[in-house]
Amino acid sequence: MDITPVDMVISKIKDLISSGILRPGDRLPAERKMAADFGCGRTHVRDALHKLEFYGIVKTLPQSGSIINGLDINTLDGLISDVLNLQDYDFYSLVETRLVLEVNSARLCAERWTERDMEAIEKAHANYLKNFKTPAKVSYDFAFHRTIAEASHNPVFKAMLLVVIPDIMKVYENERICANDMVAGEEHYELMEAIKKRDVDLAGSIMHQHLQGVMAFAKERLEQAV
Amino acid sequence: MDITPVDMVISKIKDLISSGILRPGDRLPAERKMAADFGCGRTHVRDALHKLEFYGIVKTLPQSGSIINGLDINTLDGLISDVLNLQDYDFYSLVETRLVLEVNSARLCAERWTERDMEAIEKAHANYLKNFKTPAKVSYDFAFHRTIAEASHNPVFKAMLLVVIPDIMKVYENERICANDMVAGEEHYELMEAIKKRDVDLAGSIMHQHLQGVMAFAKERLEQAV
DNA sequence: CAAATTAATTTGGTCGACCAATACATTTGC
DNA sequence: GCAAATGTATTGGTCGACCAAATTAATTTG
Repeated sequence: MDITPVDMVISKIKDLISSGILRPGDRLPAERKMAADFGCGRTHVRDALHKLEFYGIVKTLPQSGSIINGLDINTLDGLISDVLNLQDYDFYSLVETRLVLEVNSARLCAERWTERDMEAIEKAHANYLKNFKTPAKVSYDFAFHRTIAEASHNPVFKAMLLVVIPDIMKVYENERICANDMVAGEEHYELMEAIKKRDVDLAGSIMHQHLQGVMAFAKERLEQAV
Repeated sequence: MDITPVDMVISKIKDLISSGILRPGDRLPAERKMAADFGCGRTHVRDALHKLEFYGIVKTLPQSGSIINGLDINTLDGLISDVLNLQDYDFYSLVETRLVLEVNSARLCAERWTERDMEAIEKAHANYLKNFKTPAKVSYDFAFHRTIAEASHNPVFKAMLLVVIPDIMKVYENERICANDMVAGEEHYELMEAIKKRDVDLAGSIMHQHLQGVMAFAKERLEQAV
């Protein structure tokens, strides 16, 4: 177990809420006070508050303190637990999420792409073909998918994909997966054509098909792990 | 424009990468050096590194420096831009993403729920009914959805929903939306029943229907804004 | 007595100093 | 000549001190 000071602070704050000492809407104790109470420097308290603020759990007002957002207690409790355990994303869940995000990203892309987008997509595809024998192939594969996410014109989708994909790639690199790149190239091309024709459903289903390989691998890996 | 010191640092780091001075895989300059170069304290540099590390852009090794993850340059560039603009998620994109996440979350939930999950869902629903006249109704609505995400047994889905939903709720509270809570309660019940029957498609489509109100509101708001 | 003003205190924001662990250069022993 | 040991410099980790803004208390004033 490797509990960081920041998670320790978050955990203590969670306790304050769970035990009813603090209620949603309340102001947290001052940073200095918490640092003293929890036996650490203010830095760790501030880092913890930053993390909690990112997830919308608290809101820090300059010179005025941090207040707990007005969610109900159970929700807050669960939310904070999630923040604590954030690291342990299992690979299968990551891939499962990627599938959903990418399929919908492809559908939106087919619906919304502009000329500029299409140029970028074609360029990314050409780059992939040109480099699919080099060690950097994975990057170019990733870049192609990223271009599509970009053309979906939904920044939230894109951001989430960009959070998920690097984690997936890491596993790929560590375990030296060698996907059949020729097939991937073919599928990329078909996907691109479907998007170009603005065929929303087709684009979605090709993307779905395209990611079945990864899904299968993830499923297999999940069963082995147990 | 209200550029924070942290974003300034991230922007400078982005420049270092875009300009080719730093390449993926390289080590960043020491925190002290960057602080001096960028004309700020180490605190801001460290905060920036934390943010970049959270998104998997850099990896900080104790006493050894921060290295840039080995993605390709274009991807990195885009990623960092996203981190910078993370606030300006437009409401419509948030809702659009929520729809996709929730529909799939409901489907997975219908497939995977355990007895413990179902108890939690029923309890959350009862709580919602009991409080749907109180000011905290939105929280209980949120809590219900969160329970379903929990029961999807996909932590990534859940985490992403938890990032998106608070932002959406914020708009709701600011603009004092008063959804027709009776209808929402009805839909929650139907959704719950579909999940209980393990009817994956039905659960998904009810959730889809359930969120059409928010979608319509977001669309309307989008058109007004322009 | 109440409202407005001012002074004191508390707050988060920022910074540089100190610490221990690491990496590197030098020396030492064979 | 080479390898191991040692000492030095550099690194991120942690902390407490100082700053300005915001809040609160005290004071003044009509």
